[in-house]
Amino acid sequence: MTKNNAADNETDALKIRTMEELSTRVGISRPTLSRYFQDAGSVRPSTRQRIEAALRDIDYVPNFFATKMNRKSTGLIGVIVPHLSDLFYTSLIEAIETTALETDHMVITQNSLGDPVLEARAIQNLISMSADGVIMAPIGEASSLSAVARLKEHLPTVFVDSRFPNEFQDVDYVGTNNTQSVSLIVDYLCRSGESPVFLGMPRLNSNSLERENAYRASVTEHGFEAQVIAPGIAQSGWNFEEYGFRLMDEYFSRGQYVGDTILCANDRLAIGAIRAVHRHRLFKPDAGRGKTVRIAGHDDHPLSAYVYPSLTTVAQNSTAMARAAVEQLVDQISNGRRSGAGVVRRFDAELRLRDSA
Amino acid sequence: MTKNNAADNETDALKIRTMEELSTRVGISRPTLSRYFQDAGSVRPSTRQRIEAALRDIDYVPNFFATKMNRKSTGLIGVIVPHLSDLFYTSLIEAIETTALETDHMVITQNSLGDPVLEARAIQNLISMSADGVIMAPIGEASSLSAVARLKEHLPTVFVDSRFPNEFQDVDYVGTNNTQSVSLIVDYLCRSGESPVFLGMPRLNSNSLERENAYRASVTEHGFEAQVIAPGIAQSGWNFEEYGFRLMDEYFSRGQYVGDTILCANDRLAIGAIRAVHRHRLFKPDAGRGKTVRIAGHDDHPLSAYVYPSLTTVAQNSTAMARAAVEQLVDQISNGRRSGAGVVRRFDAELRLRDSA
DNA sequence: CTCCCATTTTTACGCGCGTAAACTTTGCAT
DNA sequence: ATGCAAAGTTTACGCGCGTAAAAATGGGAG
Repeated sequence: MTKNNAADNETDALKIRTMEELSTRVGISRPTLSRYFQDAGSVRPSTRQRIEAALRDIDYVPNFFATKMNRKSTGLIGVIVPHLSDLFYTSLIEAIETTALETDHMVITQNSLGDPVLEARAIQNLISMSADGVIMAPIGEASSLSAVARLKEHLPTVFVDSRFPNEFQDVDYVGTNNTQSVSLIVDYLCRSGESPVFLGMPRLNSNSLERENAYRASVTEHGFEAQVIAPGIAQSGWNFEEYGFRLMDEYFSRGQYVGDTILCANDRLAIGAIRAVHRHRLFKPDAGRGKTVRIAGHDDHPLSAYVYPSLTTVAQNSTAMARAAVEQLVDQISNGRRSGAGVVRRFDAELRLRDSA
Repeated sequence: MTKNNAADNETDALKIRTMEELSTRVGISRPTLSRYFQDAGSVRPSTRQRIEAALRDIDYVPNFFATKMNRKSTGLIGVIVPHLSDLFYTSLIEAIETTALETDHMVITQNSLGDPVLEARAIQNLISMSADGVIMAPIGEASSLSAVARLKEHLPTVFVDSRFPNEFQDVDYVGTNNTQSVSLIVDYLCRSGESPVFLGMPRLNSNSLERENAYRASVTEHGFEAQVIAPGIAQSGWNFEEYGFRLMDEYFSRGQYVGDTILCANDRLAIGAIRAVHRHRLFKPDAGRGKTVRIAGHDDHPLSAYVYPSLTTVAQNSTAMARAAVEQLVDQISNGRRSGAGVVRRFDAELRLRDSA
């Protein structure tokens, strides 16, 4: 097709485009071929060998659309994330893909780019593809409500990482146990030094408020006063590093805060905060307790171990979350939609003690 | 469908599932509806209004598979990447998605997870979907050859970021001008201090050797001797940070190298190398020329500006590369496949001077 | 009001394969 | 050999929509 077509013809003597052609070519009826392509083990071993022998020099693939057309299950799992340029989401996606591989599903990833309009379009696409189910990390804006409502009417849906605070309580949710994860790190910080100040993330999703509240509760329980820097500013975008740097730069400009401990709502904020720490020369690696600023994060971002100082944080179990999300989907698919409250599965985080606190 | 179905029925009086049903419901023939959904501007304004008015409370979406079935163009662009947990690839994907949005294409992203078997499956999927074209960042292993050969026989293909060194010279390629980018940073490093030692990346793709060769040529041209640490070890996986840390940790253990300059083949290696620098306490922020280790990278990874010290590097123009890749695809689609050598478009990189060198 | 062109409607077929039903062949135990 | 269940073949229909062709309708220019 590209160069001389004489060379091409030596192997693929005749171009097989449809299963019908394959049928006459191999000498096996189309229904049998159909069964073979859906489950190679469902045909007799001898005929399977005949088919596979022929397939070795035929170059035929069943048409994707035609195979999904007249079928109850498409074997497709949709995944919607707000961004790809965040290693937490990509970790989640890869874990979902790995899980889906085992259950023989294909995953269709849709990136909403933080835009509710594109999120709605992504939902539209997945509905029109009759996906078996959708795992969605919602942006969390109010303008998404109607689109998400349509989604859950049409397809089995599971929220992951984040959910809507008041709506869709009937939709399954898989996420981190923020109460546990935050109190875990607050406990550690309180015991090992000053009680932490909290750098909140923008109010982009449910984690923002949940973690902030968890901080308040935990630090109060330890007998300290909650102190929150930038309580979830609304419009701030997804550039967390820049956001964390900017706010902490201002913060440090207002005083010395030499012995402060800062707990960041996520690692990307912490990475930005660390940059501010260095700019104000507040990190003293060899100083004792109370002599250097301490930073802690949340999530265990893949690069947290490589920043300087390496980031003390709590690790979200994204593999378990991905697996659970797929499980909930499979459960909805096989057992049908339940009515009433959705299943909520929250996973505990683990402490990752490193050098920053 | 979830709760009481009395509430559901008030808006969607009758569930419209097919265009046929929509047709009788709205009172407009199916062929006209078909034209509307393919191009809303192709019907008379008055009928368009009638359709859209009806659509406001109907909740109908044309079936994805049926619409792609009997059509010359599917409007699908496939993207295959070796990994999602690398912000360079995700930047590229998001740029491609943004570009595709303008040309009204939908992008199907396939992650090969660094596995040639999965890469072959991804190719299979895209062929079976009759994608209009495929943008592929190949893993680069020999076992991929036959699958890629099939791909380029079936669909317009463009390699991006990396290509095969000896095969598929007839396939379009969009990448960074490694000769320019590397000599740019080598020039700077030579002029501002010691000539750089080179930390090569594993031989996972064509960039590995290209950048190493570019380093050798450039540093020799400056009258220095090329010195390469770990010349592209073959089997090493994609965990570049760990790889960079491990090798530089060993390297620094063998001596002091106080005034050394290390140029890393990419930023992720550099981030690992910086960790090794800190472990050996070789970074002295206030030391003068020749008194502290200097590190430089390549790519301008999104986090390069946030590590400490912030990473001096050269920025790949991933936006331009994404746009060019789509352009080449569109060109192949509309003008047909050309024979002979593929179009090669390489983009220059820009220096990003920061604190690490 | 008439004529004409642009839209729309009717009618019909096809895309490639899933799948059901009835029949025929195969393989293996008795 | 005989019998029977498993597997394969024939036949036929349907999925939801693209699309072509011919006929019917509409609206604006004259």
